[in-house]
Formats: sequence, C-alpha cells, structure tokens
Amino acid sequence: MPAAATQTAATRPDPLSITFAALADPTRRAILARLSSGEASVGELAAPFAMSQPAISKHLKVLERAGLITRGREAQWRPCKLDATPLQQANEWLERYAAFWSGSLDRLAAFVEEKK
Amino acid sequence: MPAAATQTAATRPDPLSITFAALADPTRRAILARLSSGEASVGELAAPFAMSQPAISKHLKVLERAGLITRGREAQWRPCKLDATPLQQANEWLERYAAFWSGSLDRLAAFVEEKK
DNA sequence: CGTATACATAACTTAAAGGTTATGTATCAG
DNA sequence: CTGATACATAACCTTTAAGTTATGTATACG
Repeated sequence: MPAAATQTAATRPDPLSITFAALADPTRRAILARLSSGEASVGELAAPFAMSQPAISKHLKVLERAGLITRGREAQWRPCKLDATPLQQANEWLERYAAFWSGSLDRLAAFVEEKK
Repeated sequence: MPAAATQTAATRPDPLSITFAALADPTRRAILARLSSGEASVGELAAPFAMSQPAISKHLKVLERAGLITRGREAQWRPCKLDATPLQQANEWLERYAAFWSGSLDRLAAFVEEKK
C-alpha cells in the first residue's frame, strides 16, 4: 500500500442533492417529460436533440444514478422507464416551503415582521 | 475590436435549471431552511457550517442569482430574506409527475403496460 | 482619528459537468 | 460468418463549481 497519505474523502452527495442536480439540466428534464408518456429507447430519446448519442447516454446515466429511470433490455435496445420516486422526495422537501409562496401568507409574514 | 472569431454563446441557463442547481447543495438547502424561520445576517447563516466565510458568501450569491433570497442593508449587516417564488415554479414542474409517484397509479400503469 | 466588526471581492486550486470524436460490444438479419 | 444497428465506454477538452487564503470596503465605536 503506497502512501495512504492525502485522502480527499470523496463523500457521495446525499440523495436529494443528486436528484436536484439531475433536474438542473433542460435536456434531462425533457427526457423525463418524454418518458412520462411511456418507455422509450435511447435512440428515440436522443432524436429531438442536437447532440451526439454519447452525450445522451451520459445524461441517461446521470438520471439512472439519481434513480429517476430504470433500464430494461430488449434485443439491442435498452428501453428507459421513468421512476418518479426521487421526484416525490424532492416534492416533499419543496412542500415545506409552500407556506411561503402563497403570496398572502408571504405578505402577512412581512407585515408581522414589520410590526414587531 | 480584435477578432470576434470564436464565440461560445454562453447562454444563460433557464430559470428552472438555475433553481434546481441552487437546490442541489445541502449547505444551500440548510441556509434556506434557516431562513424559513426568519431573516438572518450572513454571520448567523455561516455559524453552523465548518466552512470559511467567503464560501458562505458564494453560496448566498448563488441563492440570490436564483432569486431564492433577497438582501437588505442594515448598518454593516446584510440581512438575508427568503423568497420562495422560484420554489413554487420548481414545485409546479414537479407536480406534473405526481401521478407517477402515487404508487397505485404507478403500478396500474405498469399493469396496463404489461397487458397490452 | 484609528480600530474593530461584518461582509464582499480577487486570485488561485481542484474537481466535476457537459460536450466532443473514436472505438468497443451485443444483438439481429442475411 | 458478415455486416448493420443500437448502444456503451474511453480519452480528451473546456467551462463551471466549490472551496481556500488574502485583501478590500463600509459602518459602528471609542
């Protein structure tokens, strides 16, 4: 074992961070939108984009590692299927802020803050 | 004008991508959580983290550019305030997938897929 | 006036993200 | 077996992200 000296930890990001990071790309969101109307092959998913096929494969890998898609195997095709479970987790996180985006509640909070 | 040759476009990401990217970091999510219980100064926000102050300033800038916080000015303090509007946008995007995470609907879809 | 406090900004480093081209691998079709 | 199709993987490049230390700036305080 040559020098265990400088270790960088390399902590894997938490699930929520992985999910949000996966959603922070319009191509990947479009892929998910497409998959919401049914399974699709990689080629079908790649078609709408002005992008090389390996680029799409990378995006799919990101989505897979985020648990947002699962992949089957059918002859030479790898059909992709949406799995929205991580989206539910993300939604649960967001919902905790629902009180702040209702507008009226928001302004009420500001009012209270001002009066105190 | 010396050589307008190679331009990289540098298109600014769309709002949703900016929002999700801002949320894809546990430190920033923690900051938002803290702000959900009221305004706070930069120092107060930085306190819980084992991180330098400039690092927090950077995170705050990311949140600000995402429209998730606004900043006041009070003597030498820059109080930060939550603005959940972008969270609402994110939530609206996510809600379109709610049908896929209800479990029963999900399994029903799988059932239909299998039967066809 | 000078000094402390609160924060921003600059310059730098390391690592990861997103794209490319080139190539490898599995499956079908003849 | 041969070749085409569908996809993955490798190697590479460029940009951005996230952290650091060092320094600058505005405001309060004595």
